[in-house]
Formats: sequence, structure tokens, C-alpha cells
Amino acid sequence: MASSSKPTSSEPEASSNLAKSFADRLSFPADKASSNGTDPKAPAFTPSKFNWADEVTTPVKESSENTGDTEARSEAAQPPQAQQPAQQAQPGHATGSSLEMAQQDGATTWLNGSQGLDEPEFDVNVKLADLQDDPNNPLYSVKSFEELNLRPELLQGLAVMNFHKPSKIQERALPLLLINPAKNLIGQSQSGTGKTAAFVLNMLSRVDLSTQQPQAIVLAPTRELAKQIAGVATLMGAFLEEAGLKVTEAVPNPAMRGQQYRGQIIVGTPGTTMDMIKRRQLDAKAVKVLTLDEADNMLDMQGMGDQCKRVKALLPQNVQTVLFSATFPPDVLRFANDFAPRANQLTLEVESLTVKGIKQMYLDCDTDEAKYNALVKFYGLMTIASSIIFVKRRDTAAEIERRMTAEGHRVASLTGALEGADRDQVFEKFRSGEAKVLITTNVLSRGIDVQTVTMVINYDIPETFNHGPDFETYLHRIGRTGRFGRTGAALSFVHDKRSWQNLMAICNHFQVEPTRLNTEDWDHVEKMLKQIMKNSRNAVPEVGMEG
DNA sequence: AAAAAAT
Repeated sequence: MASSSKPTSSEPEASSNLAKSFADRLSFPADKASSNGTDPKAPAFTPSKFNWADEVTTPVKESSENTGDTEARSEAAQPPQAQQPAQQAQPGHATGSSLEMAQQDGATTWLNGSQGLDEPEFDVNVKLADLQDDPNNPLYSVKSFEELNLRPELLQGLAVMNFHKPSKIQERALPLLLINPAKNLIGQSQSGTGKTAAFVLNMLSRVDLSTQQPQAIVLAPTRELAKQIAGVATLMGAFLEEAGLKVTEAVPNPAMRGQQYRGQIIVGTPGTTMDMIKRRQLDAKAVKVLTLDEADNMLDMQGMGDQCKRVKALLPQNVQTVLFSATFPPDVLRFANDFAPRANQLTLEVESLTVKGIKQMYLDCDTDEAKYNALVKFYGLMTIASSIIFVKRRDTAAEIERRMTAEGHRVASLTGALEGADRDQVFEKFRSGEAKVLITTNVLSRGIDVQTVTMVINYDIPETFNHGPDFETYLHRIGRTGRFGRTGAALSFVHDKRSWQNLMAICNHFQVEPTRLNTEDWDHVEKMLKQIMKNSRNAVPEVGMEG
């Protein structure tokens, strides 16, 4: 299939401005991209030099013994990283002062893991469907990207993004994803550990660059996440651009009205993607990979579950189905197995899901109004780096923004009440650091990777539709910080019996004991939070993060 | 209650 015809040059644009801006920030000359002596139009992944099914001679090395490895997490490529790779700090250096301070707080446990020095081991449950059910088979864990027989351009892309070795989930997931013939995969790993890079590498390895017909579709629950993933794919595939790679977003966009969606990789939200396929603006007949990010969310909620199933029904039968999330509640895992039949599975026990680098705290507030006053009091701490404040309702977000702005504080808010273009604008300001405090709803609870976020505030405790504790949303929300081995602070406000009970149920569920903040001793609170932020800057991982 | 679609 390695057609020798030169792909047609990319046309106007369907591809994201965000993705483009990522690519523009790359500092390498374009002509070096494919000039490494390899055929720029290399065929899609073939097992020619390395056949996973045959290769059984590799020395066995159990992956759970790699203590020296600084857990590389990557979930989405971060523009600043690509922009200034030289700034990558040395990984895993806990300074004496930070440890000292942690001990003062009696919090050595959370600080340790966060530095990547002694990443706590967690048990990955490996379930192999069609393969020999031997999780210790060396085929099913790699220690380097080089072992994967990736296209050379992808190794270049990884290097530019400062992904030098696979993260834990990448070690396990990549060989299972890249095996031929392709198998379905259900993959679970903690927030900020590199899931995006894993499924993006799979797609980039499998698409045929000699045509820009869509061949891989990623569905994500929100506009912002879809755009972020498209940015990662564009960046990671930057060296394949000359060979014809094109990544296109399928999110609501008036400029695309009536236009054709081209590009080997389509990253979209379910409604728009389905709509575009039905309107024949997106030709799905050559799609061979379908990936659902935040898969439990995508399959659970009736609305999106329906849409995702309908999208899948419009694709070829034999599509490789890949599901990733940090959370897979047991009931949803059943749906997941229907959606991705005979999938290989990497899952985690619930007690392994919390990220140790995230310091979880709560604050007692007597009334709803007291929450607002507390929030204002925290403003100074929130702006040291960046912070996200989660509320339940859109109007609460707008109201807090209005009040705080009126009091002279700089805050922004992003909810689904905004139009697409406004959402893009607000989010870009937050990503760039121009806006440091963002008030939002669950729209941004999942997947968003802004590495400057050091504090997450649950202004409202996440609830399910019937006012019970929403375990998954809590975990995803606090996972907006503490990414890729950084530290972060998660602060939850409780103000009545229900919020208290829900928070306690959540903490019990994940077996964490949150620290009660005593604002009577504000000096101590300030000192502790400042330390977390300082550590967050210091702890920069080296392993494959995607974003 | 939020999100997701140009329905």
C-alpha cells in the first residue's frame, strides 16, 4: 500500500488553529522533518522487521521492577514544553527544602511519590483476550519507544516533545495497541500519566499517509478536550506533515459548514462527528481505528453513549476500538466490553487511582456565602500559578465571575453557555496563563492538561443526578493538577450536611484521608499551599507525557 | 445539573 504518488498538499483548513499554533511553535526547520534518510511516505505500520506475535526471544524483564524510572506521565502535549524544551528541569530531584517542609506538615507520603523518586507501585490488572494469557510475556511491556518499531518520524516527534521513555501505561498499552492484526484495548491509568500519547501513537502508526481520507477517529466529551488531543496528534506527528499527515477537528465550527473533513486523523465530539458522517462531509469508510477518550463518560451517559454507538455503527465492522480513561466504574466496564469486544484490558483497583502528588484538603464553610468569602480569601494563592474552580451550575460560574470581577479580581469563566468561539478564546487565555483563575463546570473536569494548574477548588462537591457522591468526577477534577509527576493542591468546600456526606463518601471510596484546612491558622495554610506550588514547578518529569 | 448536535 506504500503508494508512490505524492500526496496532495494540504488544503485550506479544517485543522485546528490550536493545533496549528502548536506546530508553529516547533523550533526545527521544516525541511529537516523528513530528511533522515527514510521514506517519508512509509507505509502504515507493518510487522516486517518486528512481528509481535513472533518475537518471543526478548529477555524477560518485569515492568513492575523499574524503580529507577521517573514516572513519565503524559496526557497532552503542552505547548510551552515544545516551545522551550531547554527548560525541561532535571527529573526527580526533590530538594532538601521541600522534603523538610513536607515533614513539617507531616505530609511526607504525598510529597515522595510526586517527585518520581519512589513512585508507589500499583497493580495493573492485565487481561489478554486473544493472546496467550501471560501478562509476564515481554511482548506486553516495553521499556523504550525504540523497541516498538515506530516510524522514525514518530521517534523524532517524541524527542522534540521531550518524551524520552514510555510512561507506565505507555509501556503496557503501546505493544498491545500496535500488535498486528489490531486488537481492541480497554486501558485505565491515573490522570496525567500519558494515555493520550499512547492512543495518538497508535493512530499515527496505523494511518496511510498516501491519502488524506479519514482513517482514525477519536471521540472526546468536550470541544476543549478534542482540540487538545488534536494538538497532541499534530505535534507528535509534526515530522510526518511533509509526508501528508493531516489532523482535523470535528467540533462545532460555522466555518466548516458544507466543507469536507479531510485528514487521516479526525478528533471530534460525538454529535458533530456523527452529523458530519451522516451528511457525507466526513467519509468514514476507510476508518480503521476508533478511540474513545474518557471512555467511561462517553459510554455511560445516555446522550453520548447513544451517539458513540451510532458513530461506531457508521464505521467499518473491523475497526480497532480503543477505550481509555482514568475511571471505569464496574457497571460501565460491562458496556465497555460490549463496545470493544474481546478487548485486551489494563485496569486498576480503585485504591490505586489517586495521584499521590495531589494533596487533598477540605474546608468547612458554614454557609453558601461563606464559600464565596473563602474563595476570595484564597485568590492570592490561586494566582501564584493557575487554578481551576469547579462549580455545579453554569449560572454559579457566571455569578462568581461577576462578583469577583466587580471586586477587582481577575477571573475568567468557561461553561457550555458560551459560544464555541468564546470558549476557544477564554480557554486559550487560560492555557497561555493570561487568565490564571478559571471558574468552570464539569465541562472541564476531564482530560484538560494545563500544566501550570497547581490548585483545584471544588467549590461545589461533585454530585450525581440524584445528589449522591460523584466519585469519578471528583477524581477527574482533582486530576487537572499534579500532572506528570508534579505536585498539586485539591481543596474541597463543604457547607452543609449533604456536601459533607458526599465528600466523605468520595474520600472513603478512594481510601484517602483529606486534610482539614484550618483558616484560623492562615499562615500555616498559606505556607503549605505555597510549598505545593513550589514543588510543582520543581518536579518536572522526563518521561513520555503527552500533554 | 452539565455536557453533547447544524438535530
